[in-house]
Amino acid sequence: MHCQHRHTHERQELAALTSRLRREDRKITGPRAAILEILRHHPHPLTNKEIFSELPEGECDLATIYRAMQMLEKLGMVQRFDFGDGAARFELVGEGNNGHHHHLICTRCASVVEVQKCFPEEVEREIAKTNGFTGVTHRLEFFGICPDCQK
Amino acid sequence: MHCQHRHTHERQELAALTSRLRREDRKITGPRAAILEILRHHPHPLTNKEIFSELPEGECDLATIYRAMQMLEKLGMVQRFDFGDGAARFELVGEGNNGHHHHLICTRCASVVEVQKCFPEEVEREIAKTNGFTGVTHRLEFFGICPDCQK
DNA sequence: CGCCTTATTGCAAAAGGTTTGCAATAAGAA
DNA sequence: TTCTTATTGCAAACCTTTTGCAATAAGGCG
Repeated sequence: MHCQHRHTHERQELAALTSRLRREDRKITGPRAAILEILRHHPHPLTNKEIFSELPEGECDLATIYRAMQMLEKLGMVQRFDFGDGAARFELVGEGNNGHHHHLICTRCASVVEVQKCFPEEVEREIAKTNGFTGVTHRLEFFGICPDCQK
Repeated sequence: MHCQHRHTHERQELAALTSRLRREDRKITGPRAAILEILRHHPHPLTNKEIFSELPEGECDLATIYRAMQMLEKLGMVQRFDFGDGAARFELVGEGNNGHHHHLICTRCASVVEVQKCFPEEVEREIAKTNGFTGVTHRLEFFGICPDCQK
């Protein structure tokens, strides 16, 4: 059930996030709340450094962000992405969602579009079976030149 | 000892590689020949450090390998892969081949199987078109537990 | 064959991104 | 409020990769 105004909606989401932490016996600290706030307001995967620079001056140490993201990833609250530029990126994952999806990234300006298409399940199953692997997933990202950069 | 047939075959391949370098006005140096030898004998993507440790003691500096791989990649003689563990991997590419393919990697023991299946072209084209991107490619790797590690 | 030019190398330092040890701090429980 | 213990900040360490620079050696030319 969604509420009418945006503010309330956001509040609920943060509450949902913190309660999820509490459920896992994690403390709700200033830095963690601030990080979750940033993530909630950003629809795209963010690097730790990007999160850091969004944070108010001195709000939290970079190392703390690294530790927080590791924990959030372990709890499944955040999904890690790798755009191949050497920096991990993270996106908040809704509860009961595994966060699996892909992106289309501009190789000129680094803009990012979310992609809903996925690798065909039956082909993946076939690959797993052929090679005797179990628990097979994949990492998939698309790269190209965005409309703006074509001009 | 290897049979003569195979030996000849290997020699030819190395000659093909060096002639390709020569064609591009690159010098055939000791380190480069040694690196190509290593790559030729390894069917799987290797990290620079792995190449380095395959090399006879003092044969070549790590920095030289990094520079060589950059050059070989630019010439299209080598294909870069990213298994998400923070180290780039490289595989030799046959001439007239773009080297595009994927892998299935065991998350326990890191063993690697080459995968010939690829993301469906028409879906990729659709993704490109929908978002107005041009020159779209993808990076795709599969992860799971290999037969040995299931035991 | 030996010289010359210039690409290439080795070495050491630097540049990212990420992790970690440790003492100080602060959340949450009692 | 006090107590316990997870969490933080800070600085140092780690890893992969890049880079500056002087020394070296490939390949072209005479």
